[in-house]
Amino acid sequence: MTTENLKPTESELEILQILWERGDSTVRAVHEILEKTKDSGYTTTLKLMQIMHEKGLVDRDTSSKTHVYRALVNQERTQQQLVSKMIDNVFNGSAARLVMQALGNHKASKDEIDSIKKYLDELSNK
Amino acid sequence: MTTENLKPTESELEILQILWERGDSTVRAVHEILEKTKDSGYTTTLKLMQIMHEKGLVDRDTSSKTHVYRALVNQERTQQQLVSKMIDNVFNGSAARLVMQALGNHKASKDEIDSIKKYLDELSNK
DNA sequence: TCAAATGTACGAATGTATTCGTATTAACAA
DNA sequence: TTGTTAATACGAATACATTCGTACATTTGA
Repeated sequence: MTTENLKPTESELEILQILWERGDSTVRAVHEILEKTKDSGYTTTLKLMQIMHEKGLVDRDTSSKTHVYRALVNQERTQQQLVSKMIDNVFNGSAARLVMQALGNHKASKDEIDSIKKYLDELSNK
Repeated sequence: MTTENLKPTESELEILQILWERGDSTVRAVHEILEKTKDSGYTTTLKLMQIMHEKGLVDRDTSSKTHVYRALVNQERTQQQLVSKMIDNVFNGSAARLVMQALGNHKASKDEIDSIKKYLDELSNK
């Protein structure tokens, strides 16, 4: 059993996002990215990442003074969790409705739509 | 401008869900549904709905002793908001990725998949 | 070498969501 | 009429997330 009942908070998700994209990162590196869109201080980011460590969302290498953090939770699994929850919570269990809202709203590009169609065909042919 | 910047909390969403499905409802009615899946008390539900009223998420008819609540925020718009946020927050802005996660995960039925395809075709032909 | 810069640890303040207890009021039935 | 039941109002406790200040340790470069 992988210990992944852990629902990341909003802020934690932002940080995970960065770790997933960039790979293992220092607090400083994460903070510099967050700074672009938020205006909280460095120690706030630090504290958050420490809390994430306590919760088991991330691990860290403390062998040198400047610690290096890495995501312990899997991106896809976390996305699954959150999407599932939203389907139940917001769309009464209908994945199809969520999909249509997502597309109707967000103006997916033609390429995106094509790749979704391809994906759907694969789903059908099983 | 419709005053709808209001992000409902988790609990508030559960209640909105019920109001959207059932239509206007008393606290008692809402609570009896919530009880099936949660174990918080009646006054908790009451308080939540009062707060939602303060926030402008619901309106209520207080002409008789037992008040009747109705959702003030639009279901579709609220869904849009939440989906948009999730796309940005969790899927780095890619609606397509969310869609695939949603489908891969939730085992949509053949009918659902077909209706999604139809929807996509309409989107393409514009 | 040693002071400035950079890092971590951590307590504490603040904010917001959730929960419940209790007081009070209104409806209703015996 | 009157007491039991069902409702609202609301303060307050609790929980959790976010934020920051400050103390302390390590690194580094002049």
